[in-house]
Amino acid sequence: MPDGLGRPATIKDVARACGLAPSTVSNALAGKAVVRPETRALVQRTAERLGYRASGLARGLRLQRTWTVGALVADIANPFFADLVRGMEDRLWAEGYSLAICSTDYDADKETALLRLLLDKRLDGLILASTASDSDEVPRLKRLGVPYVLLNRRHVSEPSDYVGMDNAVGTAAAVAHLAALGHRRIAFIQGPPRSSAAGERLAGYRGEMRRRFGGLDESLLAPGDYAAEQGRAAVDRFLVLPAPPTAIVAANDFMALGAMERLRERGLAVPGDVSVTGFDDIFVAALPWIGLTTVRPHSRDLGARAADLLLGRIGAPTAAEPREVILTSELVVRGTTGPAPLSAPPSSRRRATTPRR
Amino acid sequence: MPDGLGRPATIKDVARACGLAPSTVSNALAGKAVVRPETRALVQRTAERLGYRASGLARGLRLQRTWTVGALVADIANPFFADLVRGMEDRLWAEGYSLAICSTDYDADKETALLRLLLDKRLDGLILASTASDSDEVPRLKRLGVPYVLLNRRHVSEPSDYVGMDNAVGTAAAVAHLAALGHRRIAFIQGPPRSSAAGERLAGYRGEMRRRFGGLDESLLAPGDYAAEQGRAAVDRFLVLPAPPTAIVAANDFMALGAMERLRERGLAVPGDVSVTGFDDIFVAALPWIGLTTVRPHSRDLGARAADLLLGRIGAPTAAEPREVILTSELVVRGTTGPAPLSAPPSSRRRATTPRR
DNA sequence: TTGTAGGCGTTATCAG
DNA sequence: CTGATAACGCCTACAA
Repeated sequence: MPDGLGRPATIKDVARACGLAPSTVSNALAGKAVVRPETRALVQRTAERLGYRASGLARGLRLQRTWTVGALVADIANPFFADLVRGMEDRLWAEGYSLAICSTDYDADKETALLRLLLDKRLDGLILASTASDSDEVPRLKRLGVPYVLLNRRHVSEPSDYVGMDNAVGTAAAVAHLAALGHRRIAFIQGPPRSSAAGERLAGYRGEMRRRFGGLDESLLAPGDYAAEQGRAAVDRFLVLPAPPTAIVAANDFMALGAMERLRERGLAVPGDVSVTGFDDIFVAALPWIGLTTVRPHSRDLGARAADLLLGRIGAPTAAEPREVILTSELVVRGTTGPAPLSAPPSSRRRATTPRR
Repeated sequence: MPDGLGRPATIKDVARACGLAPSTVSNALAGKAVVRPETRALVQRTAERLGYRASGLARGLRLQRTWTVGALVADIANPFFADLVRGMEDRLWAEGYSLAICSTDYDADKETALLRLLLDKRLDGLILASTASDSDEVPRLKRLGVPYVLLNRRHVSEPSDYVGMDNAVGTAAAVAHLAALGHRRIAFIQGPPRSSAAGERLAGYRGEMRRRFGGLDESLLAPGDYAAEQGRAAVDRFLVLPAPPTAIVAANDFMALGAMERLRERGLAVPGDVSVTGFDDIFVAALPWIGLTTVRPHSRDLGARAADLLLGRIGAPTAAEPREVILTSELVVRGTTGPAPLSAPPSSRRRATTPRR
């Protein structure tokens, strides 16, 4: 197994050691039927002995493939994105691909720069899980003919392969659940405005509020950017209203946690005084001390499906029509939601479910 | 702008459009002083117009560099590793490198296979944050001359670039803190036996116990693998002892959380009946409902320093001696530790600290 | 069944 | 200052 040379063995080294031509070695190692079995065996032994492994670089240049795909996420340190990535990774690894990841920090300029970096590398495809819904990069990729899949981010104008979830159904379910508990003043903490998923979550909330109550008090809408701090700020905002909400639906779990923290600091009980729901079901939500009622999106599956679509697109670059995969979510009811304080006195009722880990 | 051809523009396309030779284009774009300023300007304009970007593949083959490094972590969905990766990523991105990540799931075979995949790609270097301390892969990499850095995993025999933390100091501090609170029967939940970091954490615990109490009851040692489930199991194990521990030091936060869950299920109060400490300070630990006393390792810094070392090694492959960087940790005291129940009655005392997010 | 030649897209070297 | 040539390591027609 040692090399003996100061560099990785090349196909020429193997050829020389075997007394054969490089092309024969190539054919033998590729399992082509043309080479005689004994020759193949010799080649394989020799390659093994020299520790020969074909250079992905050279092969990539020749074949115009890298067997690497790139993933752009907002922040790999956010468990939701980490789960997405984990899903992609498993699927890609099974197909012999590796995965280059980049965190954009929701920064469009950084995203553009990262995209350029990745494109220069001539990756086989890209999964975009952080792109703004109106980004110019998406049409550009399309024009360049680079295979890509949008993950949980829909583009306003460019029809694309897309994997997402029923965001609107998720928030609607949260609202319905709260309404069934007697809540009427249900507030919403939004996600980043340029994210299509955040838009859908808002739309689900709006739709269900309209259906149930015939309308919506716009003061119950707080801006947010998925960071916990915005959840805290939203609470401060809500509590100065003439009629504060009795329930808060947050567009993601982090903001829900932030809101809960702030409510607690302000001396309000959850769910006694205010019910709270989140979105994403990051593992924290399931911890018994938290028990956050939230919408579970099956993040790993989302990542895996995105990888699936991308692999398909790499196989048939321009051919097929854009495909869409929408996974269903489910409302996981835990302990942060309870009866509305006006229709029923604050209770300490808890519907604990089995923790996920 | 657009390409017009069905493929990325090549240096030849630019050369042709300019009426120059490819080598001149190359020199012009590389900013070499030999080309006349007007020529350079023409080339730059044309390259821009054609949307030319040098192929990393071809350049990599020629230069024998890929400007990509690989990172092997146990599980990117684990916040500790995600933080490490985030630290690497930021540092590498600043230097124009991209990062390929792989989760090994603590599986040696998978790790070997992933390593092979990455080596075939001829990456510029590797950061190993999941490798067992006795893995054969490390000497192999050394022999191959592939730049690599071990992160939080020391190898038993192969001197290597290494970035780690004072694991032993961390657990020792936890024990000291508990001892100061009057605890004497302090149990320990171990990490995976083949991880050097886990070994150091155990050693720190052992050392401090010996120093303080002159010895150690081996029944206070539970096996673990960093998964929450092992924390639960450890509690079951401890509670059947004739003299159960009044405090538990876990080798990571997940196991600490698992232990806390189980204690709670068994009707024991934390810290009233049993104090618990963790290790890693994942963001969950800082949530006010949890308030886990734990050791903070500055994960992102660890990742960043590993990237630093690797970049240095890539610059001077064999030259320099192996370097070591050890970052200090700090004990973050929160609400899961309190006075020992025998020396003082269980109290509801809480030392809440400011939440990190 | 095996060998030869050419080219994937770059850049370094050296000649003009 | 610019251009021709070779080479990085591999695969694939096609020739022998």
